[in-house]
Amino acid sequence: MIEVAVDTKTKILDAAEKLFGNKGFDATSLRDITAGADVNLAAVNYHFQTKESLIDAVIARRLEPVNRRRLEMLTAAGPNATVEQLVEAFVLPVVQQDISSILPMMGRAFASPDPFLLRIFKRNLIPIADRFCEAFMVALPQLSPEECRWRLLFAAGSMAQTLSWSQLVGEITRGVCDATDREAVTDRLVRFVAAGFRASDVREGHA
Amino acid sequence: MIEVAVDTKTKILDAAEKLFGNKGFDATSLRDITAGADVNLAAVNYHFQTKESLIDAVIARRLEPVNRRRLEMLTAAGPNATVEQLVEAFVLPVVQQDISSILPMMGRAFASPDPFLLRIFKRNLIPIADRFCEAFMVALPQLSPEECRWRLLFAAGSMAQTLSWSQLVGEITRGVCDATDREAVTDRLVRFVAAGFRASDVREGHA
DNA sequence: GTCTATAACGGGATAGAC
DNA sequence: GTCTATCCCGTTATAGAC
Repeated sequence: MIEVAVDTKTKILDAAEKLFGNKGFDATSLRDITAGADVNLAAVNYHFQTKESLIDAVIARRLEPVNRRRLEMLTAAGPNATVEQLVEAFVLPVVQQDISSILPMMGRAFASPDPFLLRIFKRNLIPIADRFCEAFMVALPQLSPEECRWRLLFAAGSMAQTLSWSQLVGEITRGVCDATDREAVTDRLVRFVAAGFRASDVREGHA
Repeated sequence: MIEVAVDTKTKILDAAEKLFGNKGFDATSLRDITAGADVNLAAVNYHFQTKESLIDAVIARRLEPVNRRRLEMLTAAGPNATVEQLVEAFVLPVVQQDISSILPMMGRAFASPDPFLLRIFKRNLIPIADRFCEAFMVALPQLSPEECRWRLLFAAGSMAQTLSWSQLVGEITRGVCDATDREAVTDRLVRFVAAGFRASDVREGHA
């Protein structure tokens, strides 16, 4: 493991990512970031102008490769893809980030009411959602387009919440669950979501 | 519809709830709240001491009846409850709030990294999760306790995210989905989650 | 490109009159 | 219980020397 010299811009992005992940965007001040990056306070404004564009840069740095990978996996799965393969193409690239500190941040950004964050997510996620809905409609032809969209939302919710809670699941579940084995968690998530997608489109009688 | 005089404390709670739901906790200042409630700035400190305990009060006012209703429905479903009945007991009381502005707020509070909000949720939700896990284990005896906990987390994630996005689904899905018919959305959500709970506990071979 | 110093502002909370 | 006025702090962002 060789530590190479990193430029100021990258040091800021790294520190910001970590802090945003741990404390959220609002609770993290530029002073926190520059202290963590061991750079001067003014450097962040020099390189990123405003806090908002710093947030944008932090998210884009991770989300763009994720979405590239998602589309790669979607294409690789081909037109006869199984539901599991599609769910994996949606979920795996997010979970397999090499920097785990980004995961809670991405999960949380999903849920933010901030119109600025909303713009970022609409820009980055709506095209992806379109592509995946098409693919799910092929794999599950009996699904209406509306139901398909809803299920993708539910799936994204499960994933996002799991990510944003990843550091807390032990505490929340009284130690029963452990999120450190990310592969196992992903496997559980994929199975849950795939089964949800396969649910009957009409309401079954119950009780 | 008769407007009765409300006391200052309730006016503050109502205004805070609305603003927290629309803008989030951080972005809402006490000045926003007192302006919206048409009360004096100092009144909030007089009645609630700090902003944090105001947040606590706002959440508790809605969450406590929800959890009471959840346990009622759980009890009413009895020991032979179906998976759908259990999921409904978990989801319906949240969705059927008479004040829709609270829904995004509750969904979002789920995802917050704030240790203060975390405390609130651990206090309010862990006992509920315990009770529901017991019930799901009865309805699905082949499920391991760990898998059961994970699935409850996934389910909570779907629900929370759906709530926090409820005002945006139209925009996000290019108009394909409409969240205003809450009953229909709940129905879709229950079906998705129940199917996820029923998924096989072991990984099937795929591709 | 990097630093120090500071401007300009908005926030939560409080003192004290009424 | 309710008000006005204010304190005090941390924040983002910038000006200007190096």
